[in-house]
Order: sequence, then C-alpha cells, then structure tokens
Amino acid sequence: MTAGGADRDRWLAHASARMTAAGLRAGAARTAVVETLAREGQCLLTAAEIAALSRDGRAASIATVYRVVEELSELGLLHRLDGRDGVARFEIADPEHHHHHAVDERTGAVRPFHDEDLEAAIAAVARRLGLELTGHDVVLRGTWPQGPPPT
Amino acid sequence: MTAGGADRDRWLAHASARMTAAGLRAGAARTAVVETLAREGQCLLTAAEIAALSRDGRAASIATVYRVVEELSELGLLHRLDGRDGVARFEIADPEHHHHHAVDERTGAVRPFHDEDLEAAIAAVARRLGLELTGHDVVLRGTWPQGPPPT
DNA sequence: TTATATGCAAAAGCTTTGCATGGGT
DNA sequence: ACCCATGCAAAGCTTTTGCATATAA
Repeated sequence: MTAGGADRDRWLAHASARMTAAGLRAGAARTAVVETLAREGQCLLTAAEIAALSRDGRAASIATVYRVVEELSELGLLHRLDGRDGVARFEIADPEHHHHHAVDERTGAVRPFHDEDLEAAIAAVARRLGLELTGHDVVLRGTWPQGPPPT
Repeated sequence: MTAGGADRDRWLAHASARMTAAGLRAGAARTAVVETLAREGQCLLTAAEIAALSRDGRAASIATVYRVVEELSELGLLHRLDGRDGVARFEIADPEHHHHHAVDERTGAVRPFHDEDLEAAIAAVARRLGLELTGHDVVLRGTWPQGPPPT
C-alpha cells in the first residue's frame, strides 16, 4: 500500500465524478455510504456493515445501502461477492489494489492476496476462450497448518 | 468427456459408498436426488432444478434436496457456488472433470472450462500463502464478441 | 426396534420494492 | 419546478428448521 489516504481519496473522487456523470445526485445518505466505502471498503463488507459504519452522524437505511451498492456495481466502481452464508459482500473496485480472497475453512477468516502469475493465467484463459473479460473472481478455501496468519 | 455414462456411474458408486460409510441411509428421496445429480449434475443446478429433475416417479421435496446437497457438500462430493441472483448452484465434485465457469454478462449463459496453467497458478499461490487447499472457485465474467459459442 | 429420512408448513434471513416525503440542481 | 434520493414498512425469495410420520437396517 502507498501513502495514507491517497488511494481512498482517488477512488472517492473517481466514484463521485462517475456518479454525477451518470445523472445521480449527491444526497446525504449516498454520500455517507460512498465515503464509508472509500474509508473502509477495501475488502468485503456486508450491506449491514456498511449501514452501521455510515451511522456516524446521519444514518443510511439498509434500503438505501442496497440501492447505492447496486448503482456503484453497475458503474463498475464496486465488486460484489456472494458468500456461502447467503450474504452479499462488497468492496471497492480499485485497479491499483486488485486482489482475491483466501478463506480459512475453520474460522471463516478471509485473507486477501494478489498474484501476478494468477492474473496472467486468467488473462490467457480468457483470450483462449475468446472472452472479453469484464470481471473475475477467485476464491481459495482451505486451512493454514499453523492457524491463519495475521492479515 | 470419455465413454457414455461411465463417469456418472463412477461418481454415483463413490457417492453411495461414502454416504453409507458416513452412516447415512438410502431413502427413496435421497436416492432420487443423488441419481439426478449423477445424471445431470455436471454443471450448476439449483435446488429447485434438482427437485424438478427428480420428479420422475417419486418427488423429492425441496427441503430434502437442501438436506441432501448439504450432506454431499460436507462429504466433498458436491461443489457449491453462490450466484449473484442469491441462488446457490451445485455440481458434482468429479476430479476427472474439474472445471471453472465463464459467464456471459449479457445472457447469463455459463460456459465451463478447464485450464492447466490456471490450476498450476492456483496451486502455486496456495503454496506461497502457506494454505492447505481444500477447494477453489474461479468465475470469469465478460462478453463474447460474436455471441457465446455453443456449450 | 431404533435411529434416520422425509414431507409439510412455518420460520428465518437477506434483499427488493411501493409509496409518500424530503432534497438537490 | 422537476426529478431524484430516502426511509419505512411490506413484500419476495431462497434456504433452514420443527415436528409428526414413515422407513431403512
């Protein structure tokens, strides 16, 4: 990771611009949600968590959270991952910090990781299939012999 | 794919043996579900679809389908994938036909694929993370310039 | 005979939607 | 002014669970 909140600000600015360009307006709740995501949305938040984290001053209702993440996802600003527990999780779509997820089967703990060879292999497969890639997810499941390392 | 129903039979036999060994009994509904999966569970069926396909002679209630797929998953005989539509899909865990999924964003059509380099990259990542792999999913999303090729 | 399997119906969640109100531009 | 944004509550779904009954072993 690079310096402090630079990345967050960059995504926030980008997101705001794209949303404005899409004809969306900056209401209080949506602003709170987007700021929450910029601040803490690096890795897999549920809608409920986003709502809770946005309850600093004003709240954002769960309905609004779902509406906002839907909009952000459609604009390609947010990634969505559906977990085995039937709960959707969201995280910022930041090309600079592209990553995937390794899940500890015993604890459910998630460790994000990045791997260039893996990305290359994925790109190669897509090329072979004649597929114009717009997104991809990789989830690894297993156990850490010595217990999950600190994130 | 190799000859006719050999693979299906192999999985079916394996599944039956494992379930018996696990102390499970062979009721009519469970048998129907397992046979349905052996026959048509090569790639991503929903619980509702499994139930419908099992309604040849006897039916299997949706509750039973969920109970059976849960058991099969825990025994490592079935893979589970959670889709964006909030619906879980299941497919046989057959080491001989291991594959992943490429989804057409426009139509939702799914094309299964296999790639050795991708598998190698995944194994390498797991090794690097110190993770003992028990499962992994890859989902590619995008569009086919000439429309999705026939499955 | 005893523990498991099954179906039905109810419960439990998460997510979406209708509607009236408030707010941005 | 007009249209979008928001909250609340209700509806919609899939998935899970309780319970009584049937059935393997």
